[in-house]
Amino acid sequence: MHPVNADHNFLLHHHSVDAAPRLLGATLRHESDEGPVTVRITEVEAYLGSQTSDFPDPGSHGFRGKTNRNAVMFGPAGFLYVYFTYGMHYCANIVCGTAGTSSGCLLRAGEVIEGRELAKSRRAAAKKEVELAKGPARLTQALGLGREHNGLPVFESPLTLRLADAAPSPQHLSTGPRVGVSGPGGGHEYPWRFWLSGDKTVSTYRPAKPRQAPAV
DNA sequence: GGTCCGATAGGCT
DNA sequence: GCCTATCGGACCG
Repeated sequence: MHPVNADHNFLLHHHSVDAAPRLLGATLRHESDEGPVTVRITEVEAYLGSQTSDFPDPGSHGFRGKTNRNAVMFGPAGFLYVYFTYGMHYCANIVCGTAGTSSGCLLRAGEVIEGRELAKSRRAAAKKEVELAKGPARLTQALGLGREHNGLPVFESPLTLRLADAAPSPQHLSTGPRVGVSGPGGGHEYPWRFWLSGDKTVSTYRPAKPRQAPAV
């Protein structure tokens, strides 16, 4: 596939774990009928998952192969994978890598830097400005993203993704285990989650709920 | 500040 | 049937 710009080219040639640091400090803009909202990304989580990846990743939606739901992740980089979860929330991933791999970065949190009033109206429950996009489902809500945005290109209207010029310096980059994934692939064995050190908009870490009570 | 829990629907075994 | 890449409100300190 022909890349539309340098950022697209970068995503096509890197899988999610390598692309994740360049998504920190990146901006994603969505211009809806209601107006534009832009989020500066402060926290992401990498997912690999398909059998074509270097590491097995049972935590990924793509781990068991391509289905109707996760098909977008198996396509080339530069598209949005939006899925519905917990019966009420949407989460968004930036698809990374080449077609045939199911590599993607879940957008976990960000800072609203354009369209604050619109974001606030979409996020009535948010008490403070840092809560507008603090969490993956909150971020999609602030941006006004839903089922209809699954599979849309992130470098074409109504979406505009701009990567950071460079990965954060080690001083500003933190990594850790996954949020909300239990069992193998939960990620204590690998740093899947990346965030900007000390940023107030990063979601508060909650360990995954164990599948069964720990043996005494 | 932390921690518990209900809501609610779709995917997958 | 069971689990989920979550959130927000209730409650406790």
